[in-house]
Amino acid sequence: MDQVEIFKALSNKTRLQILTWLKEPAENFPEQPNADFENVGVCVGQIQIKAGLSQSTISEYLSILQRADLVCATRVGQWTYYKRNKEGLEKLTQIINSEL
Amino acid sequence: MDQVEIFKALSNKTRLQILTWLKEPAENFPEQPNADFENVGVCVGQIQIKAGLSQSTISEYLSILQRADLVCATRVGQWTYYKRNKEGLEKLTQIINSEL
DNA sequence: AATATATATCGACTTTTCCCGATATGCCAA
DNA sequence: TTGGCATATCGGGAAAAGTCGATATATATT
Repeated sequence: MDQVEIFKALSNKTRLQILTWLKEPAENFPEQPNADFENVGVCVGQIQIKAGLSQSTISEYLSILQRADLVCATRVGQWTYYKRNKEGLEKLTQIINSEL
Repeated sequence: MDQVEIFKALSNKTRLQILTWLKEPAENFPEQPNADFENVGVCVGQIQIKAGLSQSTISEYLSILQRADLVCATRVGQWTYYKRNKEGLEKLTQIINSEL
């Protein structure tokens, strides 16, 4: 993954917020009946409601974050759950500390 | 400084390169007769030559990086020298580690 | 004061990003 | 197998970023 793409993914207010929300799912989203926040994350619909942007925009934003290895997705039935990608975020810290 | 602006400043190939060059000025720029890399940094002209973009573009890029607290500038005579802003970069690492 | 040099700012044009509504796809239930 | 959700993808219009050349400003030299 290109470093520039990682920073581009982070250079949008809504996408940054999504990442902060996903750091503390239980504080930021209502209970999910069928899925555990820790295991699979939060479904697109909940993120969309919280962000207040259109469904298509949020779907796109999540895939931008995913391409940058900042979140990871799990499909369960008709839902896609997104959660923080710990490894990707650690790698980002390393890039900043070692290259910039 | 808004977090988004920091990431925007970093989401450009040339600006990222400038930061990596400024991490090791002696490896990336020719000797400067009148100024010490460690003290004041590298002058705009040298950065411009290395980047291969126009003078106006590089001047603008450096001020974007400065507004994001990623570099700091020192005017000495007719030259402006830019160097890495260690504190700003450390703050960025902290933001990522504590909020994302 | 006039000139030369380094950097900053301005105006313009092109490319990219933001964000939407409409539509397609995948999955489940009746 | 048809209908109903959840999500993804597509096409587009508006706003922002990328980049340039021209010009302005600041400083130094003569």
